[in-house]
Amino acid sequence: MTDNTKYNPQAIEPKWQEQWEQDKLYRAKVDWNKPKHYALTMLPYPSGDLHIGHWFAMTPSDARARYMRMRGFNVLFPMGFDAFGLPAENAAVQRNIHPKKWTLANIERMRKQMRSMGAMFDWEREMVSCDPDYYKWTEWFFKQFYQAGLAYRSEALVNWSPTLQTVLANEQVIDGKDERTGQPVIQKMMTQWFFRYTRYTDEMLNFDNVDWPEPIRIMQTNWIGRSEGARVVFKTEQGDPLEVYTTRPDTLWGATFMVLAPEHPLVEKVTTKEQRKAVDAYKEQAARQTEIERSAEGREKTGVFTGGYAINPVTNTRIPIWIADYVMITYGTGAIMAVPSGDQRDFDFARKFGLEIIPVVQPEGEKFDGKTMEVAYDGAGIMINSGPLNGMISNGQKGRKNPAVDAAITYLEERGIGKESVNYRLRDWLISRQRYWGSPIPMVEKQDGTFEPVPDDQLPVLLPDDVDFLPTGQSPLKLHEGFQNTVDSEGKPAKRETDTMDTFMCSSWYWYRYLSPHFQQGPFDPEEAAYWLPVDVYTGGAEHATMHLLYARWFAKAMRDLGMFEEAMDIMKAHGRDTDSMLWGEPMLKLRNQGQVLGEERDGHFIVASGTWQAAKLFADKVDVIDPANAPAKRSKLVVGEIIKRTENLLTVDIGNDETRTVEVVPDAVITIPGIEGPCRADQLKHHLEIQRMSKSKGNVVNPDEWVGRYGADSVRAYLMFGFDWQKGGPWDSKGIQGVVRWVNDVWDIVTGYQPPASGDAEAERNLERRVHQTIRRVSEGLENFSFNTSIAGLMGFRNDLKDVMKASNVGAAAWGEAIKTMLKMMAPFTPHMAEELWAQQGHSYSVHQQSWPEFDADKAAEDTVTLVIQINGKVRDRVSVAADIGEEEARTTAMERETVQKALNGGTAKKVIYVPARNGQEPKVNVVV
RNA sequence: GCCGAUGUGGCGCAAUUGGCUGACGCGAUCGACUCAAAAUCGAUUGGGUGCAAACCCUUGUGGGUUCGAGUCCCACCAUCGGCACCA
Repeated sequence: MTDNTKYNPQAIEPKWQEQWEQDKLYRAKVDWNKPKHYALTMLPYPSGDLHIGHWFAMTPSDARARYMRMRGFNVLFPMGFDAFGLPAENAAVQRNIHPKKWTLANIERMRKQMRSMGAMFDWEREMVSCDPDYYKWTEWFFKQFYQAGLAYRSEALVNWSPTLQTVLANEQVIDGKDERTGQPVIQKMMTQWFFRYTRYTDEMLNFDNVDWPEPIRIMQTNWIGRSEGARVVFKTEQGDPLEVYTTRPDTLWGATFMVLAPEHPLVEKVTTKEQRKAVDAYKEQAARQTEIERSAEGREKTGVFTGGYAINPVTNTRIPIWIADYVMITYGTGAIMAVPSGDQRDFDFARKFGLEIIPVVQPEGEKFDGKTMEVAYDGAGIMINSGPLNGMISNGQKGRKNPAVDAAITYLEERGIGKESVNYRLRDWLISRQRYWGSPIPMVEKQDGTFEPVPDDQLPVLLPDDVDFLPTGQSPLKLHEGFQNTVDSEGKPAKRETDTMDTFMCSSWYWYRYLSPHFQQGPFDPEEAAYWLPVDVYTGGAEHATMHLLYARWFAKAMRDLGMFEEAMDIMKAHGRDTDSMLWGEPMLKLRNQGQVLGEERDGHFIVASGTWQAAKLFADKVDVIDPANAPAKRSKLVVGEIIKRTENLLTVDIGNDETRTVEVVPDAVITIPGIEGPCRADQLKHHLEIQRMSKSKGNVVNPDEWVGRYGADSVRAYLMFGFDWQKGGPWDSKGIQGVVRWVNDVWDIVTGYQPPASGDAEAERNLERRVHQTIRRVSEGLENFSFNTSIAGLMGFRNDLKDVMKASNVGAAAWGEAIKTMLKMMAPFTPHMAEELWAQQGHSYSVHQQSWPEFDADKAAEDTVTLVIQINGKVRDRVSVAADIGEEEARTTAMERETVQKALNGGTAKKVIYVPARNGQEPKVNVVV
């Protein structure tokens, strides 16, 4: 027989989940009479199993959404799946499962797991990005952008495996080799589809209308990387114009050579016969490196002279043209003028290859000489060796604010050899992927090589299911005749585009689809959009700072400019709502990022192994796991220490003093592990786990289902919110969860197992009321600020107060009941099932989640007395309890009269007495400076 | 390499605008209950000196600003996230 009076989450949680679903408690419907709140949390990729990281991201977001709902908002909190992507294709190649089957099975599984969270997701709004109903509109967006001139075709570098004849993702390339086969990978130019991401650079630099974390804004700002300077046209000796971008046109007179990216189109033409071989070899070598490797500033400069020359347009001198991998084809014009005296990279390059260095900016009091300079100088100074600019000030500032830059630009523009220019680090968005499992690009290539979009009534272009996966990873669409062969608008044979879209494209508009996932006339229903948009708060990982979150903003701006929100805005206006937030083109008004839950640290088994030695390796036929305290003193021929790594039967053992030994456990070895009966297997030996990201291969993955099974979803939710700084994350601690388990059980026992007296002591009741309101303040503030841990700490503190009250038994039933009622409402966002169960048991009307949030009353929270903190020279030396409404004069007098202060003054007078008034619940302070 | 963040007891963390460092927990130690263990309950718990009162030290390191610094400034160290085809 089970004890019905004990907290039993396994019975309560499924019961309420079912009830809520039946009652459509979380169905979010448009209601113009209520203020709306669109709470969005990043949708998961269906990798297979719901991870503790998903819980960490989603359940606190859910708690906050629930809080907003109790605050009176009509809350939309949807969920879906970002279902296209590489892992599904890898599964197909490696395990012969169709990506669709694999993905849909994973989604099914994760949906079930997600229900156990007890989150208020409105499942009727679910979207799945690999569903044709969804990607029809992803394709439609592509087409809209194409027709508006926001999509175009151009060349870009890709990771190309010559052996596999396929394109690889960055994550598939390790140290310039394919991670699967170890075959070399090169950088190759291919024609691909792009979005004019750079169209909105300046607008995306503006964050005036959003509440986003400062670090994210800084990262996006740097990612966009606006710089002011000039474009200058040099000429090669053959007469070809060679344009460069520079932020320092004032230093043009010091440009003693040029450097082109190895991929630059003019390289071919300027290279002389003598240099051809060296140039080709260098190009090949550069193609083997990624951009990150190439841009590492500290590394030795490499490069090759092309044999060609250009003319410096201001000095008319002949300067050599080199190629070097520190110049990127993707930035600026892919060519630079090198001013070694002013740029450290150019300086290093010049020194290495014996190129001329001409100082052009010289700080006052210095005398630079190109032959003796030791480092480049990029600070402020006076112009020298610069013809018309000589004697001018270069003040170190960017753009026209710098007089020398200003004069240089004017000079260039007057002569038509250059012009002022703003450059961005941001590149256009390459959306083509040479993969199968993605949204098709709805374009066909006509016989003449031009492209035209697929007509709307033929959307979506469906991904064919009958495809073959080659072990090379080549896109099956390339081999699928039936998919490729089609006709153009004139009925002539044409070829379908076989590239698919970047999955970031799918995730750049999903929150619009949630509004009306089954809407047929467009990507979203304007009626729904008018009410719910924009997203009020978006939660997710900070790792999306520069990509997803920037794409999302681009989409919103492009959609606005293509008039996609016009209808919704008309409806908004009709309801008297301001449309400014739509005109900003900002998809999410508030953004907050959570950190990551890392794996738990675990000690490895401490072992004594014996056997035979062979080439510094012990082949052990006996391994005993022991307590380190009992380690044998004599260790010759033995290996004694903690297992830090185990691969199959191969152990790496830490024997102390930073030394390790390798032990191979022979097949029939005798292994004993305390607590495990009989002979053990080598794979039962545990190795040390460090705190690091969870991954299957490291064996440190925390499975939420297991913990839900043990303690219930409410405890797992509460622990994730209590045990971490949400914005920071941290290692999982399987012991730490005990704290919330005890709390939840305590609350259960307090609410169900105590009979208060009919009437109580007035002062005790006043004290309880005070604590109730102090708790309301703490819990509310925590939820507002995403400091879930302090909210729960407040509730735990309140639990402690209630236990004290129970012991004293001096609070009457009415006051007690009121306190319990308020507490249950406050617990509802964190432990929704238990709060609902206890709410029902207390006889209150269903549902606790439809109650309004308790109102905070500052008067009721106020203390009668406070501690006056007395400092001497800033150090706390004394405390005294005083009335809470103590004034400044009285506080000063009280402090000065204290013995501690008198002693410190030692008959003298204080130099200064500083009074710090009480504010925001802090104590007043007096600091006496002796 | 570049961009961004973080660093406080044995551990997770808290500290609102520059104003009592360590709330709330985990763990640990001692005690109660128990034949015993678990659970639960009570007490202690940053380090040091001291019988005690009390005093000194302590927020990654080194400087600085201030009556007062975990918080602001400068330099450095360590760790984590991102770097455009992972999502």
